[in-house]
Amino acid sequence: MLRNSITLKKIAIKLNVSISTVSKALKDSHEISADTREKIKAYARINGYRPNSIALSLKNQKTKTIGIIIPDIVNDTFSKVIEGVDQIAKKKGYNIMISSSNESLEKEAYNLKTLSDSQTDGFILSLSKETMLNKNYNHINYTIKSGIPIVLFDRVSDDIDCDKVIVDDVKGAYDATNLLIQKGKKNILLITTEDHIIVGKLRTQGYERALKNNDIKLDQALILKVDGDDRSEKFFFNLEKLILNTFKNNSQINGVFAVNDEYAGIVLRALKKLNLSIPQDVSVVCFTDGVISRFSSPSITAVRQHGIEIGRNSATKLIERIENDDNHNLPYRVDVISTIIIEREST
Amino acid sequence: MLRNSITLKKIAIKLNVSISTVSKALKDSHEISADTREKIKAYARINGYRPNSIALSLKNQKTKTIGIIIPDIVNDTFSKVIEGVDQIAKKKGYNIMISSSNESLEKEAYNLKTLSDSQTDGFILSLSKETMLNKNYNHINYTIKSGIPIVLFDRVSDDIDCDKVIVDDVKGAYDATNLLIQKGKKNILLITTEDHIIVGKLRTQGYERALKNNDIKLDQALILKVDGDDRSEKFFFNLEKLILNTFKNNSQINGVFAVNDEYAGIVLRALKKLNLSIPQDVSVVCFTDGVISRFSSPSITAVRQHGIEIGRNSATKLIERIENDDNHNLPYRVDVISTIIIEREST
DNA sequence: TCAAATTACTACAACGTTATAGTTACTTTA
DNA sequence: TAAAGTAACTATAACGTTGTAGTAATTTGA
Repeated sequence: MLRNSITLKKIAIKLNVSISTVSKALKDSHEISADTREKIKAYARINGYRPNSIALSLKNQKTKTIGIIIPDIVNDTFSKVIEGVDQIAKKKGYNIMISSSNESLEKEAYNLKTLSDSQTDGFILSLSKETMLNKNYNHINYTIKSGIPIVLFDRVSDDIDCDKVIVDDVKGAYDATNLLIQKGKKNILLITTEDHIIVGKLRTQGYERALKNNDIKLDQALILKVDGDDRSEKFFFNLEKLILNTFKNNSQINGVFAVNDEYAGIVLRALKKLNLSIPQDVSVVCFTDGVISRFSSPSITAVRQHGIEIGRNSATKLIERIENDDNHNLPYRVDVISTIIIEREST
Repeated sequence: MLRNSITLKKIAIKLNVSISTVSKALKDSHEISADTREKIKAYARINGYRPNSIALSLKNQKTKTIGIIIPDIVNDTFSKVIEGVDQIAKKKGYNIMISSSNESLEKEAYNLKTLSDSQTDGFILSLSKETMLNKNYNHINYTIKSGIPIVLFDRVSDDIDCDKVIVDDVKGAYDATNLLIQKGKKNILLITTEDHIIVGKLRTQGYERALKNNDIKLDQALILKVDGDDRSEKFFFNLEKLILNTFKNNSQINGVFAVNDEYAGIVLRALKKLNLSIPQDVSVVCFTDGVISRFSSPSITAVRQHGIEIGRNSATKLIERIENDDNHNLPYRVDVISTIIIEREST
């Protein structure tokens, strides 16, 4: 906070006019004579007057700030969403406040509460795993009901009535699986999370649907459901062993679809140990087009979610609702950001 | 903003007391009788009264908000710093505002200006490439002089007088290069950026120092200086070709030190094409312990910068200065966060 | 020539909060 | 029994802004 910042009052005293006069002059009001106007504007310019936005927020009951609450900050996909929100926010004169829920329901609710205390005009939020697991959406529904708009993205819920921006996980997974099948790989290993992680569940559905549409029998032995919450070194070490074993017991596998790029990275490691060549022996596709997909060897064909677009779309929607005076009459919209497959060396 | 939010005034009217009474009762002032106090507190509790933080900010001339301005949001290292800042900020009751400078001087200055308009009590900032290139720090020095504390991290400058949190890039690079030498790899290819990117320059110095200390002659042919600003697909494709060529012309190379994990990822790709095995034929080490280092095959030995610690340290320093009434008398401190080497399969 | 209109300002309230300075009414104290 | 003290409140100003309403002084019009 500028200690020696200049205010309307200080200008008024200095120039021997009233505060109102200064305020109006700076707004080019015709109520103020050209002479006075110029004098005031010149003084303000020279002294670097900038309106105090806290005072404006209090007066206007608008903070021009939007809050983002995400489960994890250190995450490529979420970072891209923030980037997208930042782009739109900047353009529309909004600032963004960030807070991480750390996949915890309690922290998510706490952040929502504290940031709601007149600090933000609205929220962009992706549900924490714990929130989804407990299906406890009271904090969110309460916030919406009290008049603060929320846009949910990616991890959403049908039990919350609000604007949403989602990725068509089923279709993305379907396309990815289908690509493998088109390349002649019909024995496809799926590496996914347990069902309580909704995106894992949906991507599994896409996989299953692709097999069905191509008359390929579903083989439960080729579906590895792992603990989606664990991202420790040990977990990935065990995952590698699990993959190795699966390949040993199912030598017919010639394709792998992983629901995220971390799992795909581990797959590559396992395949290397098995001396299987990619994509000749086994083709690999994954969801999430992040740095792992781009920089691994071979680079991995991936389903790109357009995180930046998700962020831009969410921000646009939110700001529209914030600035629409009777936003309660605006029907809630759900936008599906379509995915595309970025083909790389692994297929 | 809560439309129907409850204020002291509303409580006062409802309970037929003055606003002052309500304010004092909620603060457990002994000036208010136990009876009235309880009545007011009960009413406030039931109606979910929460003080309006904008009004408090205006009154106290403190926003309890810190601004983070970073060159790039979608970046593992910066994300970790944000995470660290978030941890400390939450603990001390601060919120964080985020803005990306996109490596642009103009945007950096703009963000600093708008967020300074009474929205933030202080800043945590890492210089954009353009800012460093132009050596234009007016916006930053101006902000500091006007009383808003700034903590610089990672990309800092001697021309700015403020608290700083840095990584010992020279030592990290020295250690990394030294590790290769200890493993018997004395012909080490360095992949670095041009000198105007300070961290690239410092890491190059560490490489050179390690060679010198081990009486290894510096071979300019083994130093690739690439355009650190370019991160396009095409650039990395060309980088791969450049690396391939360098290996063809310098068959003695048996170690590689890359100043970031992206370059290291490309190195792995090139080595694979050359049919060189890692770490037997060539060992690889890089700066930046991100997802690429962890998930590539083989996993890459990396210099970990402790981004979270950088964030925690910066936030602690900043908040200390914000809350210290005469922070001008506090001498500026520079903390060096030491790096460690995470050994993996590539060495 | 005097009411009406216009010009160029100022005063005030409000946004929500808190600290300081009153103001009652009642209770001590000498 | 009157001065002093205390308990339990209320009023006011201030943080920085803006919009509405008000007020002089001057100019216009018939």
